[in-house]
Amino acid sequence: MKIHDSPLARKLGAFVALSDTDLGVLSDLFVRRRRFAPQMEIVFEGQTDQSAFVVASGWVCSYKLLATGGRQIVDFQIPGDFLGLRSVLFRTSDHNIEPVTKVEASEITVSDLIKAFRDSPRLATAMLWAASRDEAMVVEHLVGLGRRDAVQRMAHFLLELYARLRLVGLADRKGYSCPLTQYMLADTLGLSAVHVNRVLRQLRDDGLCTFQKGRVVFDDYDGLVKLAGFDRAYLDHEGPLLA
Amino acid sequence: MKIHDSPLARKLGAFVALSDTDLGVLSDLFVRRRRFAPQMEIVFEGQTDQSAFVVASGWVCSYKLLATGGRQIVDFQIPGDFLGLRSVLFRTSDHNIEPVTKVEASEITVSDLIKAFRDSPRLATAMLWAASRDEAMVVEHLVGLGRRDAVQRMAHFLLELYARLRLVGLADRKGYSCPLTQYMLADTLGLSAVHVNRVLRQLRDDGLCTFQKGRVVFDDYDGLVKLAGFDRAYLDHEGPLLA
DNA sequence: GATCAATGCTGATCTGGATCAGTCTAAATG
DNA sequence: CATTTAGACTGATCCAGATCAGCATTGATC
Repeated sequence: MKIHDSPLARKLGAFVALSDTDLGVLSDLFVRRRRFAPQMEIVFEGQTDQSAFVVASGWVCSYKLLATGGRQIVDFQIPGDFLGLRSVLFRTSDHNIEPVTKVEASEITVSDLIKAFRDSPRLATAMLWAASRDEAMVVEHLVGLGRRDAVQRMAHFLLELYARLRLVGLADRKGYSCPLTQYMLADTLGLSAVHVNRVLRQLRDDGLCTFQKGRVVFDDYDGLVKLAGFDRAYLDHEGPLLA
Repeated sequence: MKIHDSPLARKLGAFVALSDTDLGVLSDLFVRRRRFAPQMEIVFEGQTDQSAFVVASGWVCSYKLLATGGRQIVDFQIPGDFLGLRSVLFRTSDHNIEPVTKVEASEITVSDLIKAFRDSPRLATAMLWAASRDEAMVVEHLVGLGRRDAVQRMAHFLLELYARLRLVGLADRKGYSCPLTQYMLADTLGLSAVHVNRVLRQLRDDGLCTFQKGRVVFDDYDGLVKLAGFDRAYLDHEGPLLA
């Protein structure tokens, strides 16, 4: 796959118009490709040559475990998203990262990243923008857990995923395919798996959206947006914000 | 107040041992001091000369409002914390920032900050560490909203505040003074104000912790830590991590 | 010093979502 | 091909926390 068609280039290109030079710098970033199987924990701790990754294909999730046995999924990473970038720059990351599906990811070293930032300011801008969007999504997630009911939470989550996937060309007009189980949705939305099932049925019965057999289809996109109180602005846009 | 005694210097010094030179660079950062009255929204939007602040005294909160009228407080900023740093570096910030009490804050321009990073790598490291801790706290907040019950949430929140305040010298062995109303606690913890009141009473009756008349006192610190499932590691430490 | 707005506090009632205890199906495994 | 196992799905019951409807106290404002 040419760099122009990579999920990361598509995503960054949506924020900032990138020249061939910028794309060249971007493509030089990727050292080597690695594969991860589902549930095979991606652990950075203790590694001396810590490095970050960009997801090329597959889905990843980051979560925290509680002493009481519960699990809270903080975020998912889809193609074009960075993996463990923060864990490298800083030393935090007491949270776990594990693949949801088979995952291919390109390794990036911090020094290469810094070099790329120097060589292509536009690339740097685009990446900061992307990071800022990720940040905003975590906050939005927090707001949902605190102040939205189960149905709104689910609706918002499915819409957000849609916007993200469309940005990297992994969704069509009608919807997208989604490898998440109802248990994962539960641990994401702070619900029980049982209730997730009921919420999905309700959305289906109300003719808003159908999530079955690994595929999410929007039956009434506008209705769903309204129900979720979804802010289209921060994810919906066509053409680069910075030309 | 000398820079050595400022909350920010105390906080950063807890992460990285700073020389007098580092502290000098730090003190040069502050352009001018500004005051904000409670509920007088601190808005950065539309300003051409956007700048960030460091809180010198007082408490600030950042929150999001929902279409349905609800409010979710994302985080509080206490002395030594950055204000609107992200809103300046990127252009996000659809969330609101407003003082809880009277606030004094020192202005910082982005260019000065970048200069300081160049002049003092140790300072840069300390600031990234601090930023990383803030990041971790938001994630911890998210986890709490998703997977902890009301009492654990409250206990965790009060303990986290304690650790933060102690770091900047605003808490003593027994507890700290806290200007937050029960309504604010409710909007932070995703609860109703009524339930916040009951949870506080329960903590008091159980001999764990007393929050009355603007003061939080720990009656059984270890018991509270255990109840909250509080991870002392990421906030509790004495002496710089990086000497 | 009367009034009013915030804030703390309380009992009674209601409900969204958890929990328990399953069934059903399809895909993986021996 | 029989048997696990993971995941989707369901009904019955329970409970944590919301909501409603107040009262009490304090401090600010006229």
